[in-house]
Amino acid sequence: MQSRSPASRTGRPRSAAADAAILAATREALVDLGWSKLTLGDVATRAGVAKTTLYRRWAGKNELVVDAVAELFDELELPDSGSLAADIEGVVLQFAAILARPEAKSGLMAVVAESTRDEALRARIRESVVDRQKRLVVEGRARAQARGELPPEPDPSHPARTVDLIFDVIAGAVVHRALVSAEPVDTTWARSFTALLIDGMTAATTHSRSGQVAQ
Amino acid sequence: MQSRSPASRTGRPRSAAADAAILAATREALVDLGWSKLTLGDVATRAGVAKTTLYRRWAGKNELVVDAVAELFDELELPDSGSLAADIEGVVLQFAAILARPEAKSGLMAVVAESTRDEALRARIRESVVDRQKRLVVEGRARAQARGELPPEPDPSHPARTVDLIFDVIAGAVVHRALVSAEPVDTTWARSFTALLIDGMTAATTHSRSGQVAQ
DNA sequence: AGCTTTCGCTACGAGACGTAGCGTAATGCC
DNA sequence: GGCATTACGCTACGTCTCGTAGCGAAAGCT
Repeated sequence: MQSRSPASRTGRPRSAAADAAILAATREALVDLGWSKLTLGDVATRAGVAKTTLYRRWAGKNELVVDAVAELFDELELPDSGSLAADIEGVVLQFAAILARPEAKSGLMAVVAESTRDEALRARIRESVVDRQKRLVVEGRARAQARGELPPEPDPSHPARTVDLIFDVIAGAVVHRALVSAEPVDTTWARSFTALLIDGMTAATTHSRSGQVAQ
Repeated sequence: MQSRSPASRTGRPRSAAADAAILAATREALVDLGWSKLTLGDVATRAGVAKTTLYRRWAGKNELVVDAVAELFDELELPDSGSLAADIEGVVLQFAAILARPEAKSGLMAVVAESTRDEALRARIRESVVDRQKRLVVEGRARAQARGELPPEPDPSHPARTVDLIFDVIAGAVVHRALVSAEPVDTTWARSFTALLIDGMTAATTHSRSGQVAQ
């Protein structure tokens, strides 16, 4: 949502139902029309609100779709399956399942593309999509460390570095496989990828290989 | 380019200079305006051709931008640096350098987004961008195998599986780091990522076929 | 020459954009 | 209850881009 003025205590309040209807209509339109052919007028009609109402709440198509898509990724959960491998595999498959939905893939990449020229939009994406899901990496990592599957803290000076790296690798690989290569992210692929990732994480921290292994 | 009718041997030939001018103008417009505000009329003006000429050669904005962006990625080369780690690191940095250019990041993600609803467009992207660069993985892998850094053939039944996996991981991670996380792909990051990837590749192949690491 | 295809130019209807203006509806405050 | 304030629905508008059609001229081939 946009910054609802906090001092706004008087006057008619904004309809929360309208917000939900608009976001749902946006996702519906993404399925039917895709990003490029999606028009705000059409979304307004689907939601049963006036076009002007839409413009009063969102600055434009970009912001609207970010909010509509962001809700999809809140479904993600870290399944406590007892092992790091199973945890990662589970998240990868969940993530892929969301990306398989047309409203997600059609909208997400488009706003990411737009965000390359719009700093505010990119911040919005990071806040409402990316950083929210980074918790999965942090939590899965903590669990693995508690189980002894990963060493406690490989680099105390930059604890966030490793998390960011892992996140970019997981999210990047799944997105690339699903949307660019356009091949299925099935159990077979998820297992291969998970094996690769875990071996990379453990080996890099256990045995000191050729020279300095950056972390 | 589009399918130039092969039986077209008579009549005035198409100007090759116009093709180059149009593609250059497209990249220029991507820098100045970005994907969403780029119009074909503007590109035509910049290229010094009529708008109708543009429509005679490309079906629309999507196809035009794919061709304009594809040329950028042909610069990629595999630096024979003597070690697998250095090879990967070099390619990652080259790839990141291209992605840092506004005409690349603004255009590439947009056409990928569009390709989620356009099968023909996705095929075009794969042909002219993705699959062309997959050679880097194949070649780097062969070199590493010749050096003994990687075992000969981990999975003879599906030789392309591993290459595809590696490619998705590399390309996906770099793109995600550069465009979504929007943090620099510098030497530090490239080195961390390379270490993670190599350890994952070597370990994954060793304990699947009980050989020892060539080290 | 004659034939064929491309090119530049102009013009056009269609559709989406984003905004303005108006009257009405829903709340909080006195 | 009445009043101020804000949100809402609706209509209408100028502006822009789209993609195409039609024309005459240019540039190649045989």
